[in-house]
Amino acid sequence: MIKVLIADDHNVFVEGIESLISGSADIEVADRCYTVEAVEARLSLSPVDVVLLDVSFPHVEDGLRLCELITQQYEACKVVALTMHDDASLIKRMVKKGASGYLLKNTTKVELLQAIRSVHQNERYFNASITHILLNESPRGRKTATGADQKPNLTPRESEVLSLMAQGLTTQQMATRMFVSAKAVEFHRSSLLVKFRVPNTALLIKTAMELQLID
Amino acid sequence: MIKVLIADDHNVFVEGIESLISGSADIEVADRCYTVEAVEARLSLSPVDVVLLDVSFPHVEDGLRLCELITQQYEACKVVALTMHDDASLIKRMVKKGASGYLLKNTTKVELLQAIRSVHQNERYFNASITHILLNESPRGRKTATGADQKPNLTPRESEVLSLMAQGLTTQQMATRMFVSAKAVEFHRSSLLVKFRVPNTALLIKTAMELQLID
DNA sequence: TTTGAATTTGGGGTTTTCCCTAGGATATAA
DNA sequence: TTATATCCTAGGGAAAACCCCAAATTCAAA
Repeated sequence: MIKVLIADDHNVFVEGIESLISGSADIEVADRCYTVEAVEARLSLSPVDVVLLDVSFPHVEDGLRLCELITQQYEACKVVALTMHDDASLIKRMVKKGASGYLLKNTTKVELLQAIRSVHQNERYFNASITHILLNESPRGRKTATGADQKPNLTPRESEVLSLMAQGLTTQQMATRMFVSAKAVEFHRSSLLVKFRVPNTALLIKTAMELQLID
Repeated sequence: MIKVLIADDHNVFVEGIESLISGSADIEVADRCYTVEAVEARLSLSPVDVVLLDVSFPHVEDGLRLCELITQQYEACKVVALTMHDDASLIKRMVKKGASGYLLKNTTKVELLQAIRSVHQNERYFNASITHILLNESPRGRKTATGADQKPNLTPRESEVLSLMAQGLTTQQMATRMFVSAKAVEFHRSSLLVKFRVPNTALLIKTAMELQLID
């Protein structure tokens, strides 16, 4: 019997998933959790095989953090991300955080059960539409809607500046933290703009996020 | 017996709603429709009392149009909007289009049934969190791990500026495209910084992307 | 050794961003 | 009508970002 934990703060969803699973002979709903804290508490009590995790739990960042926590602390426990968002970068981020499967919430019963069984056997599962989304964005050389290119090779300093920029620091603040002059920082940011082929900070941050270079 | 039509393109939701309703003695699910066309076809056959309408069907504009169509052509048929979005302006737009009730998808069974019964009796129904939103009060002022806050309600101009910023346009370029002065554009960007509680463009873009407000 | 990439610092300039203030339009409520 | 609020529109000024230039240092590779 595959024990499944449903982690979703949307009651209707929890009911729906439970309904879809209820007919199955080899899968059972071990528990339902409506908060991140509840999930952590539940997992510390006894193991489950698969967690069906809503990415927005309640916010995207929470879902990502929880996914990372589960896959790191409970290796045997697989995570299937379940969400409304068909955003390619979000899917990639979830997978990066350890999710074994990713389903949209308009998934079918067959697909849901198949996904649970697959990840339980250490396989990965993405439904057709997800695959389509990933294929539409990632092929080599192909341009996305915003023209996001391949990841440029960044120097250590450039990565550092990019990371600090993503935290909202100004040039002066970065210079102080890095123990260099503001001019040095400016040079690195300028290099980033060139390497990413963007005209300003706004597009730099957006592009870097799409390329998973910023969390 | 109150006949309910579920209009949602997300299978899990439909299942969940049906499951929540199934225990009720005075409410039954007359049909489920996964597309706008299916809803129109179904309503033209025989009347239902209440339509549980997902606003994103599949897009917000579709939901709004369908809501207007239903309430105009089938006066006896009430519409309860059901959505993930707790966006105040969206709620107002739905109500303007004739929706009698508005529920978030994290609603409870009790609330869902109560909403159906209320609108069937020509009353309106909004749950507590919706009321809070309409009163412009933040229902919960908590912060996520990354400090990402709730989606602020943006004015049309603010949304426009945010979108153009995400495309890498400068203030001057935005001003030209929007037929206003650069100073007007600057004000809207400034408003965005305040609403998102960020100090500069870099964090604004990052936060907006995390909140799925930028593609 | 030479070459090259990365890092650092500086000067000087333009453009953009950001913060303050405030008038005018519009819609709703008292 | 008079408030009251929200949005849009700007101006001035200060700060930051952005772009050109040039030059010294380090460190690894050719």
